[in-house]
Amino acid sequence: MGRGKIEIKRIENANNRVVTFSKRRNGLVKKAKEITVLCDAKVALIVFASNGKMTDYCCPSMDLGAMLDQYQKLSGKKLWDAKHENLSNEIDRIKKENDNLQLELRHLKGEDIQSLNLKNLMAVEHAIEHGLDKMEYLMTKRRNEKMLAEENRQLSFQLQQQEMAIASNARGMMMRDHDGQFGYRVQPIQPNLQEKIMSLVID
Amino acid sequence: MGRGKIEIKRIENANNRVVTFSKRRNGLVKKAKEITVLCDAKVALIVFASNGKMTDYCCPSMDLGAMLDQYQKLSGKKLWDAKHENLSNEIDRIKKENDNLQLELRHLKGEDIQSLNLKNLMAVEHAIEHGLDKMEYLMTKRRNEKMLAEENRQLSFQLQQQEMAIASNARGMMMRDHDGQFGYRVQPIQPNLQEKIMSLVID
DNA sequence: AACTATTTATAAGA
DNA sequence: TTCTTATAAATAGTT
Repeated sequence: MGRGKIEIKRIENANNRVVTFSKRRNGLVKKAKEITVLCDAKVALIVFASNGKMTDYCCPSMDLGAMLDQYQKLSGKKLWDAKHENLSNEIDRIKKENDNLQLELRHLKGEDIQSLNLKNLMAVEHAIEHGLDKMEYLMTKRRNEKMLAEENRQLSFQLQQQEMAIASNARGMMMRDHDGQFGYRVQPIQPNLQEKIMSLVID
Repeated sequence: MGRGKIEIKRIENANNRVVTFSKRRNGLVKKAKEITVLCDAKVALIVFASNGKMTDYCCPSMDLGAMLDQYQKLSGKKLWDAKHENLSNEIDRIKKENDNLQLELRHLKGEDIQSLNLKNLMAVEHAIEHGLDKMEYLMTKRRNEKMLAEENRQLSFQLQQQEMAIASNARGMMMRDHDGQFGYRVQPIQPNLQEKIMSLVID
């Protein structure tokens, strides 16, 4: 349909190709619209020019998403179902993991344990007892740290008191012993308490 | 283009409509193929007849999935991305829940408890102790059930022995007392043992 | 982007 | 559906 007949093969002249594309693309969209109206048809059309520019048409009675859903149903081909399936599988996997965690948690809390056999029951009990030990240990350690801190505070206070006493002594006499050391020395209060506590603080 | 000019509006005659659909659909696909070849274009075309039957064409150089990916990029419209997003959100939600469960589990097992404050630490400890109680209770109960079953077995055995003794007695004498009862009665062995155990079995 | 000679598509009829 | 054919519509090459 034109001044001359053409073969249906790639148009080598780039300019002609672009012009022809433009004309035929318009024709194609027009015909798509016409069949939609004339025949109650549903049509979806996507066209990319070789330069990447896109044109699309979709009948007004159905959106492209719905068209493609239908396409997948009727053709059996998968467009996004494959991706969907992956995500769905992932969800199932995590949910299952979740259920297992929930159950384990319930077991540790002593719930739903009727179904456990002796071996599993003892394993859970062992886990619980071990947890309890660790917990007691931590709490004891924290108590001791608190005591240590308090002890520290007291020692610091006493040290300060002694230093003040020395200072006031020195102001009065400025006396030194033969090797230049102060005559007074600071002695720890309850010198073996820290030692006893420290054995608990190692972790 | 035909014997007469037609208006572009729905063809009321159903037969004509179907025939015209068939002709024009072929024409549309043909033109889609032609523009593909002539102009290096990429074309995807889906047509549904009013009876639901589907026809599709996709250029050989790109599959429909790729065409639609490109469509989404260039148009900004979402076809399946919305559905994907929902699923992804669901996954994130469950993963977070999972993490919480994992952490709670670790806490009950006495792991990662450094970060807990005293209040939480005590709550976890309480949960553990409660779980331990339930567990001990269940194990005791099962032990008792086992004992009961054993006791039962013994009682049944003894009962059988007595019945056999009675039977052999009766065979020898066929003696009855004045109100028609057998002279021998079955007495339970250790009659108060079951009572003692049963108090543990109620749950 | 128009024009127009020609090809192509197709409406109506069989 | 398919074939036929008169006619409408599309478009290739030109301006």
